[in-house]
Amino acid sequence: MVRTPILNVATVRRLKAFAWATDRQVERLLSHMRLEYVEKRTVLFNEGVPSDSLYLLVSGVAKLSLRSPDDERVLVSLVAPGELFGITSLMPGMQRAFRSEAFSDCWVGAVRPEVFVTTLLDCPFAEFSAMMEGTVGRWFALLYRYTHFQSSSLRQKLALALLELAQKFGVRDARGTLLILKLTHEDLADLVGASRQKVTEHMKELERQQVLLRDRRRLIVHPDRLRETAGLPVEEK
Amino acid sequence: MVRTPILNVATVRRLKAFAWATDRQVERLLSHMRLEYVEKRTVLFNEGVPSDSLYLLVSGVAKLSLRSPDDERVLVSLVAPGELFGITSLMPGMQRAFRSEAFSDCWVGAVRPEVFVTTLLDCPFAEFSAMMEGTVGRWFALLYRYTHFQSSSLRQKLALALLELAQKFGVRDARGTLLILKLTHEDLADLVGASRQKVTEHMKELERQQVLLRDRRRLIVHPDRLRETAGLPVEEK
DNA sequence: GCTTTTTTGTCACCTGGGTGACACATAAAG
DNA sequence: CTTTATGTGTCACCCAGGTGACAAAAAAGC
Repeated sequence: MVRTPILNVATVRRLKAFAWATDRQVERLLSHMRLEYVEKRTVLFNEGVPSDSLYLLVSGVAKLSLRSPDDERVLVSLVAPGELFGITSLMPGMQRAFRSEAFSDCWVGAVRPEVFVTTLLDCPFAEFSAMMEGTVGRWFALLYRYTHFQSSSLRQKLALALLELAQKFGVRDARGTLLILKLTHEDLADLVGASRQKVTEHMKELERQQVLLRDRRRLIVHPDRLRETAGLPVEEK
Repeated sequence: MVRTPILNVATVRRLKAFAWATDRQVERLLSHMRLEYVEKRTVLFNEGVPSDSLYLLVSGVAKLSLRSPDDERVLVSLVAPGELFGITSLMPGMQRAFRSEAFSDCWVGAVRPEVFVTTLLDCPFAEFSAMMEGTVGRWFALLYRYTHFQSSSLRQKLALALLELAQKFGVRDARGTLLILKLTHEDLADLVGASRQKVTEHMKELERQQVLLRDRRRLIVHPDRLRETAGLPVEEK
């Protein structure tokens, strides 16, 4: 009883994601869209694979999830009909951040991101996607951290937060990566949503384990070891 | 000893956010940028105010934070020199999601988002921003939920998650907002990062408090009461 | 309808991390 | 070089929420 759904211009224009587009644009977009029926529980894409398609959920419910260090699944979001997903494909050279699978039987439309952008915005994809990276890339990085926080212990959250700080504020140093910031334990506590006291305890412990060291009030971290204590696959993202 | 920093084309082009832009574009952008010196601890903008400027952090460190229900500050992110922030201004009619303040003394450049987009991408701002909303708007919504999770009790997280679901999957009903989804307590648990058992307990409790009710396996929620138990200011976003 | 599987409801028990309190160290300010 | 303020280190104690276990209730299969 599986029939191809009627996906015409009028239908698509009703979706708020496309309300502002012209009929011509929508028409062109549809002609480049590959419709696919996805049965419940089927995985559409996995974390880590190259992100080269943008998806439109036509009907059904899709699910975005994430595997945590201790191998539990974090349900990041449920996708409603009419929504676009697989958005990392709009940024250059990205990998999928989440696994996407059908939460119920779904009809899904796939387009190449270049087609999507050039059709709806007529500006070069490379420029658009560089712009996305420079602007909403921050949101994505935050989302990455927060979704990974979800199932982590305080120690892991700290490691994750310090890693992010190292990427932003770190400079190479003989002893590791030096953070050019004066951060108090209270700042760190606010960042990971913990109490100052526990942060102090864990920071001491991390020092003892040589994951980081302090030179007066400056932190010097060892990214690889941080990555390890955060429970991330070594050398990714 | 506060001097206007030299902000020339060559400098800006070194920032990765603009590496791909042409000299002409950068030049034009700079001519529309308002430079401002912001002293440590000064608030640049607050949550809830209209989002009408895009900022470039020229030097120093800025801080994005959030006030939680129980009036604690969640430190969402630290902004490094060269980064753009205040990105909600790229989506139509948005309010600021976070408070931004100077973590150290800063030089900040402000541009109108329309100028930013039309200079770097030459496509109409309205279309660009509608597109952002339809694509990365999802990321933003997720970020909103996760940042608010940070300092919430399980009960509040549940309320927040159910609110989001109501917005996506809800249809008005005589008794409230009906979620057109069959969700198990386990799904909810994965969504808020809790154990199934505790979710069961809290859901029962929420039923008792008339915040929601169940019709077989369908949920009917009362958004206003959810908002209240989530600790959100009633009627916002 | 009856059987099997999946959810729900509720225990008793354990633990990571919050809280308050206070001494000590370090930095700013005078 | 003092004084004052701001961070750090470490307690003892408490609580929200995790875990395992199991019975009752709903759904799904047949």
